[in-house]
Amino acid sequence: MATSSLPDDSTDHAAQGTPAFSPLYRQIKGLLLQSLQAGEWKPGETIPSEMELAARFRVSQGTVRKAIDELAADNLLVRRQGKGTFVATHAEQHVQYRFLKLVPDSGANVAEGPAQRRILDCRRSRATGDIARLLGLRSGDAAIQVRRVLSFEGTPTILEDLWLPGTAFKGLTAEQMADYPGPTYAMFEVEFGVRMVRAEEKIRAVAADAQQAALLEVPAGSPLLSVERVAYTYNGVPMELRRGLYRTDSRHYRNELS
Amino acid sequence: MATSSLPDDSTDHAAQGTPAFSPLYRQIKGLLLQSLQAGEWKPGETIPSEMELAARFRVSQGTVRKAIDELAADNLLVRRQGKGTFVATHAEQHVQYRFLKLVPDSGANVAEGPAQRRILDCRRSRATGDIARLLGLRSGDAAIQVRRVLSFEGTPTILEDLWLPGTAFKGLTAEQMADYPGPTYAMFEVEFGVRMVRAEEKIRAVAADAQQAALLEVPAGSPLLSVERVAYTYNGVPMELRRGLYRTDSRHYRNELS
DNA sequence: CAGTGGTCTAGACCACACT
DNA sequence: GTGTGGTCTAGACCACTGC
Repeated sequence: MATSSLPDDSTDHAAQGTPAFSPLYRQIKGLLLQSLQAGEWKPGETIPSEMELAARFRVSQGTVRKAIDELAADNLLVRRQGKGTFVATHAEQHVQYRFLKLVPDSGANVAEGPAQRRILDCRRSRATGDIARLLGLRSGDAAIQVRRVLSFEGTPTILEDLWLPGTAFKGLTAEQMADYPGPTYAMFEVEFGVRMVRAEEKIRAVAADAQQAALLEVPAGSPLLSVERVAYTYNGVPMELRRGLYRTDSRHYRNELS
Repeated sequence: MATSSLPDDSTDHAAQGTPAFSPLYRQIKGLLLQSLQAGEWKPGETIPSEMELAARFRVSQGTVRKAIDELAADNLLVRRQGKGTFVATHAEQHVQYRFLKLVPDSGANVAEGPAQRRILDCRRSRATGDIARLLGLRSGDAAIQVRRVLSFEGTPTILEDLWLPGTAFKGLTAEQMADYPGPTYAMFEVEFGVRMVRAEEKIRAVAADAQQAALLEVPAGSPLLSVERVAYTYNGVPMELRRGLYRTDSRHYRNELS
């Protein structure tokens, strides 16, 4: 196949261009990525079978297989034997919150159950300084700002501020944020077609100021975990900035190293 | 090959036993794991070529390849095209500290440079309660306890306590801890043949007590990141417990989610 | 049963590193 | 050049799902 359906200028596929050499399966991966990005297959749906894709791209099944393997390793696709390959989604994934690493101290390594969300604020604003930079916007561009408190089992546990690019999330309301049954990122998929694929977090210990302390129902000055997250869609485009403060008196941030 | 060199009882390989069905390449992976564990190939050395291993196990190259792929994905092996496949090591890995996620706030996403180590204490002791449990020891078993401060660019940044099982680390001295040029985990490989393969961390925000504050040169009550780590060798055997307190005033714990 | 992903093989050829 | 890992192919067969 090489590129599109033009006749190859080289003897065959592989080593197709000038630059760093990209194996066939990576090119296929790129094409699949484009289709995902373009919404040809939506979160939760199946993509065509390996055979169909092999025929479409004029490569062997093994080559599309390797491309799909990488996309599955990146958590963009989910393979299910006998059923097909599915576009990953933040909904209906047996882990409630894929990006939330806060877990109860006791009990299994099991993730957190559903939280109660209390929206303190949800308004249009303008991105400035750091926020614009981290979201890949220009200073002054439209943004949406949300402040909320998440409670687990009745205990206010997370206070967080979200910033979203205004164009992609035009029309987001406090009601949507509060009432959607399921993870916020699932709502973003359904309502705005924005799928979060990857995120980076910077974690620090900070002391609660008076307002934060009140909202989280802890003494002022209490140590809190500060978690700053930038979440990205396809192609490394930043789509959300979150600054969270986590109570860690009966929960902890769990991380695996290897 | 199926199992050992006995004649197969089934028509061919695959579907070899009663239980959950383990594909051939996973059995090969298990055999490679055993060899690694037994020290047949030491950290930093190459393992035999894919062809040799294929011959040894009587399978095709593709099958050992898939086994090696998984071990490489687990960071137990490192493949280098044209050169061979190497046993991963904490030494001479271009990342100084593979398990330390603390990075400077400014500058690249680059990891931390070498730290100055100040050993405050290093003594034989006995594991009790939580420590015994987390290390897989019985209460009262021999253990080694170390307390140290790590400084970066002259700033004391990490105060940590280490507990090690006494049998595996018999003879560890404060001098070894202080003077080994390179990561502590590299020293463990060289001096004790213990290779850390995986770790789990529990992270919290805490307030510094008077002693901790003095050692880290911060005001008492300052928020610090508490990082409790259990590190494992092959086969999920716990080999180290670490309780660290990190200053995060000019550094942060960096994490990637996907 | 047919259709999907999963495993295994054998052989050809490519890219990289050393000598 | 030789040897290593890396890619690609084609075909056979296995395991799981659902009709």
